[in-house]
Amino acid sequence: MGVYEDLQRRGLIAQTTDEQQIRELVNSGKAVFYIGFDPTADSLHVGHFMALSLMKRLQMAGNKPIALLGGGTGMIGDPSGKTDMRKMLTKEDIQHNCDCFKKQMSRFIDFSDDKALLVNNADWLLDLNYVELLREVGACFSVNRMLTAECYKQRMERGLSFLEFNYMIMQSYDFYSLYQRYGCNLQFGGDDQWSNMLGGTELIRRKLGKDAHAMTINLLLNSEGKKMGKTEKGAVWLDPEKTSPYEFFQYWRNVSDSDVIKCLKMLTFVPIEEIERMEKYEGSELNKAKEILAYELTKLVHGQEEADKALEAARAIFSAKADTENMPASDITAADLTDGKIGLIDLLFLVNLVPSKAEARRLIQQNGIAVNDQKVTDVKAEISAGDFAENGYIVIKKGKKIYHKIRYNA
RNA sequence: GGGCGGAUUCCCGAGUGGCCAAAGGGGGCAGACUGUAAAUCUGUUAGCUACGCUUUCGAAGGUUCGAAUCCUUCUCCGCCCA
Repeated sequence: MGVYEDLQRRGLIAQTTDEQQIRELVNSGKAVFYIGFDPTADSLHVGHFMALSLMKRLQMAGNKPIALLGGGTGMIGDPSGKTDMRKMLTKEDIQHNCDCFKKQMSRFIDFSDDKALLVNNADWLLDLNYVELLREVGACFSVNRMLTAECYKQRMERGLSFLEFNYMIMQSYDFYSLYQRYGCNLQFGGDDQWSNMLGGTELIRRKLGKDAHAMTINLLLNSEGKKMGKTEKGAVWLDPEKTSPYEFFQYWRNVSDSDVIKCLKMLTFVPIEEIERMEKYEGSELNKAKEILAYELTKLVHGQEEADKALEAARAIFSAKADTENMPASDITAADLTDGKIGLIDLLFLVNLVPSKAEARRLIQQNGIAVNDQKVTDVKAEISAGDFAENGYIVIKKGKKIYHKIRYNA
């Protein structure tokens, strides 16, 4: 079985320009392919992860990946899939974000010995001359055709600025440039990128008379049709500073039944045969699959050690006695206490378990807070230095799933 | 450039002088039920030194005892005409 078939079985492939040729290309390891990353934040998130794992899969099959950082296109902002115009980022922000991306990517992709490239389209886009570009590239695009592209259709109602309208042209120009510079013959991207990607293959055909291909991967949507990897707090980040390994683990541990198998297939490197066996799991058995999913992904992103810790912590917490060893924790000192004690509401707020004291009050009133396994229903409850005496810490449980250890340093 | 319409809390969307921290829905959170799932039901959803106080209806001013609601200017957006 070649990589292409593996990708297919994992349900990753959405659309292709020419299935036969792409299959041959990637299966024989002859593809030089690129995936673009828009540097809109200072860390990659779960949405990027699928692209990273795709790169890795293809690299393992002998193909050469090019990770393209959108330092130039980031200045424009892709309108695809957005209903509103994006915030414009400054040059400095974008540069900073690119640097962060670079660091994170090298964990997944082997960039040594030219086995993969990391390039930034700022290198060729920012110096373009407007009139030259219009003559050279603009002539190859039909506005009529562009307007019929799906990604612009939605925006026709809400409004679309000329700036964003040009995104497709910039992305097409990227592909064209990469083809010339590195012989890049294949572009991958999310399914929402399809029209932008076709623009590139067309440009290459018109300008160079050569064939290049494009293939989109299915977006990782949950059973409700929303993009996965978002929580109320925002994206699930790959940066441990922004999303701790434990939180990361829990995110996957908690996916709904209907999404586990899909996630295993699309994101992990667990052999497809094994996953197909799990597909038969029913009812609570699926819980096992969730644990595998969470563990595998945490291992990929944060390493074995962190994955083990997260797994242990989670198991302990949800089975019987809380394992305080790997539990998220904060420290307080005597200075945080007044007369040797602190109101529970203030404490919850102090360690950032709640965004406001009103929220803390509500939780307590609604039976959502337990201290050392004891439900607390009194909003005036206080924690005193003595409460820490036994272990040097207390464990606060918020809702059903969130545990937090608070250590006390006198 | 001209004409018209719009901007409300996390989102959608009511509200056209006091009864408005602002209906309803969605989402979120908590409780019950469970398998750390889904569905369902219930409660809750601006903040605070909390029987009271403060900030919030695009921004800044003004009218009024009192403004999300009325007036002025400004910003942004949509539609139509050029």
